[in-house]
Amino acid sequence: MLRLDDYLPYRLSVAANEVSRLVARAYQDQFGITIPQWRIVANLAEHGPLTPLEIGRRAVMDKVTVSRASQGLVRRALLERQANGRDGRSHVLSLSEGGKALYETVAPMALALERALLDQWSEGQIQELHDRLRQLQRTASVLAAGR
Amino acid sequence: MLRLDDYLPYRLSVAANEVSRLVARAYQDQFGITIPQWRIVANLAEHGPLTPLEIGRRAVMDKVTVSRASQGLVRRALLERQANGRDGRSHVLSLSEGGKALYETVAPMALALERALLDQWSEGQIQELHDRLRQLQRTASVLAAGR
DNA sequence: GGCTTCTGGTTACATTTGATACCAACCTGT
DNA sequence: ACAGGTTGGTATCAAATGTAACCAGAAGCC
Repeated sequence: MLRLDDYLPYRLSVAANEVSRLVARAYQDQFGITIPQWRIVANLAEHGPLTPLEIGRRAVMDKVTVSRASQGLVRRALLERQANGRDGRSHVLSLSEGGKALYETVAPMALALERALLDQWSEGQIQELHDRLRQLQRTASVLAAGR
Repeated sequence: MLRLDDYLPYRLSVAANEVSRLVARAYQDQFGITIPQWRIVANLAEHGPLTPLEIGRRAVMDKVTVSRASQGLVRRALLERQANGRDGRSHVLSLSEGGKALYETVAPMALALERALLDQWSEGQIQELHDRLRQLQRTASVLAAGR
């Protein structure tokens, strides 16, 4: 018998929606950036200059999303584009000074938000949730592929 | 230090996206219904006739979403609308014979999908994940409220 | 070298989604 | 009973998202 309340895809979707909504509003209201934009900035801050394709792979966004999000950032001079020597179609994105400053401002706030969400959770519980979510994601993508 | 890969809102969003995508395609391809529509059908099957407002409360959808989704279902004669005696603004939705039949077809498939996703998980793990997601959702909505 | 095929990235289009405005019916106080 | 405010539901508008078409450059093949 199916009970929607105990149906995992439903539970997952509702929880993720609520959390995303919270985070998105914080980024938007305080810094005027979207979640995809933030993901780009965070990836560049973590890993240095990357091509759009690499960013997409790392942050699980398709190339259209990356293209759109990066346009906004370039326009605001938070990102710089350099030609990609190896491949004339592509280019390399990196953080400008402003972009780095943005990252330095947003990151602590993002961490604080996460802490607020996970208040009173143990290290083990958090780790476990991460593992489960990762596993779920992998299983889903495998199932989606084989059809 | 922030690492996107270990950032919970990110993990959660990516996992939920992947799963939702999988489920939505299954519903869409095989039965031509969207997830909000399915949620309405499932709720009516579980709890009997309800008003749009009650459906929205139970399934965590805002009233606009419910309104739109139910229109499609009514058009396809999967749902029936009766006047609400108590309140002239409102109405009561219930499943037609066709709607019930749809539910009987979709429900097993939905459960099979869930089983495929949770293959090899223990009862306890599943239960725990549910609890954590519920908790996360509540915390997020509390945080969203107080701002 | 010239042809086809493939791939990174952008653009354009269609659909979904959310926020707001709106309408009608209800409720409250007087 | 009726004026002011609230609530259920729908319609409207703008923004976000996904899909498919598109374009250049790259790679493979003969």
